[in-house]
Amino acid sequence: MAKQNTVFKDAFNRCLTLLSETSALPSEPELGQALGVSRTTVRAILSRCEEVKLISWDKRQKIVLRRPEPSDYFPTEETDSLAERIERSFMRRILAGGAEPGMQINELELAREIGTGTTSVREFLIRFSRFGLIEKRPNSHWVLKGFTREFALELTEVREMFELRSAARFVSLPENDPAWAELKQIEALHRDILADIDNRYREFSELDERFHLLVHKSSSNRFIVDFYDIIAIVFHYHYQWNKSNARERNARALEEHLAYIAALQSHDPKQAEQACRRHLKSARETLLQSIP
Amino acid sequence: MAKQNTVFKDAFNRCLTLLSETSALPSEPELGQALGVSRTTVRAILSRCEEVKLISWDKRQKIVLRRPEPSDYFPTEETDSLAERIERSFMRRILAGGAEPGMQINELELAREIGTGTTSVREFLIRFSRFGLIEKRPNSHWVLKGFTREFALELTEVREMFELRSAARFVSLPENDPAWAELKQIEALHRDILADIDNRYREFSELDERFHLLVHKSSSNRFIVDFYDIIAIVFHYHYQWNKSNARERNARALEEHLAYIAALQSHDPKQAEQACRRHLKSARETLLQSIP
DNA sequence: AGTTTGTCTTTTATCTACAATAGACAGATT
DNA sequence: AATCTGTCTATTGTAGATAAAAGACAAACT
Repeated sequence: MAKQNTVFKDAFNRCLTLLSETSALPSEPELGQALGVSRTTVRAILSRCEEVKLISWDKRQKIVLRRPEPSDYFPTEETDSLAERIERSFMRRILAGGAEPGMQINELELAREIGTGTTSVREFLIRFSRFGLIEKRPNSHWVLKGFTREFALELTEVREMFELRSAARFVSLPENDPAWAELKQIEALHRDILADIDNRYREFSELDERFHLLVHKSSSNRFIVDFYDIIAIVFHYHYQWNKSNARERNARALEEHLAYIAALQSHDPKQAEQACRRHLKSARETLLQSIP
Repeated sequence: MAKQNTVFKDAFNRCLTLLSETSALPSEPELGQALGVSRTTVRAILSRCEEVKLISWDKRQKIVLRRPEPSDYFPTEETDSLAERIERSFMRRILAGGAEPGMQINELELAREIGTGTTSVREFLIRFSRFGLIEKRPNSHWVLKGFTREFALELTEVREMFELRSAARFVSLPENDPAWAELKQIEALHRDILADIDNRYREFSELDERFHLLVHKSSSNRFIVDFYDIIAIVFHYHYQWNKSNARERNARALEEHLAYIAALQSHDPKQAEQACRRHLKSARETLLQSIP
């Protein structure tokens, strides 16, 4: 196989969803826009839709013949891009599995285990190396530096610098900046989740990322914004395999966020800094607690 | 060709230098250690040395037969790794050539131009993307973000945060930390160069990198240290193709460094911060001046 | 006049293959 | 006993090939 057709499969599935809500499909460019793919892929999707008698297709006429059934969809395993699959396998190994710092990482072995070619694994490792968890010995293997206490401390040190700077920028954003509206929305979501915390505490993770990313973005600095990727991926995977006390932990963080949000909305740099520091401090403690 | 044998050629050249100073070569493992390559490569080198009658080789006996001549060396173009060649070509295009922000970057075209396969170019671009100068559109081309004024401002903003933090750490390093000795050496080199500035001002660039890296390293934070790569590469290439006023610029920076070094040696955080700020400010101004 | 479609070309993502390099192990040597 | 060499195996770095996806352009349509 040269290239996985996951883009096609994923877009096809999303097209089925669109298709279940109308009686006719729009033009090819419009559909491409809606699905985020090129016309080439749109046409492949339409061909397939025609083949399985979901639509009749003649030039501009794309009439829906029947509602899509579950069996029409491609299974989700087939719609994930290779890069996503590699990332998940790899993160599971190093965060969940007992991967010791100093361990060697073998491209070939990883590739075999995941069932892909070495090229993709290699490219993933190169991309991943910027997260500071692995390091390359040229002409030889990669070395796992491990998700250690030092790693967490170094990560949070930079995070704190960046977020304090971003928060300071945030309070001085002009009143009409879209960030304020987004902040309002995020605030409302916080209240919603807190009101039904027992059932919805799992939604925190995603909201957390959205909130902090918004703050970081107000720095208008690509290095600060890019760095947030590292934080996000670490927290994402780390908590995914580390669910002890999730409910309480999240409830507490939500409260802190609300205080932090209020401080930002006050436009007072001093207050913002204080609230930011308080939250970052407890976030760091929580992270460190969960590392042996 | 599957793999360039640049490691071999480069190590061979370095071996010739060793060889010109002794009458017999040490054991294979020792030689490997000295040249930083595996025994496999050492044996390839020895084989070749024997072939061109530089040495006689029988098991442990490796007797030098004659001094190496210039013609024994591999030409330097052949000893650079592919990655280095790609980096140089690419940086020339985007920093020296009139590359407009927003321009598309084509893997295939780049590969053809440099004369390599696409894989290597691709991997280079992935590695390079962490410098924030290019960005990938998935399933499509890369986009050049350009070496613009904003880029320089964002870069220096983070640099200043990191270096101030590192300088603050530096002054509190224990007296026996090797950094102090290294700092002394660097200071001496500054004085040497300043004493003969007209002839030696070109040496500043390398010394600058060495000095700032030393400061950043005292942060003991991998993210801060890694970030210095970006600064180093930008300054390295930028000044390489931008030599106006190099002499004066470097002389001024050397003076500032000396003040900065003295401040670090005073162990006084306040003084260090001041000197650091002063130098970073003028470094930023110099960088910005040279961007249209 | 502006879209839309049909067709064609180019580029990317990924696999496979192979030489260069690293690395392991047992027997030889000091 | 420790180190070195000969030999063999495994892994990395790079090229080349190919299907998937993007994108260009002119003719067809509203």
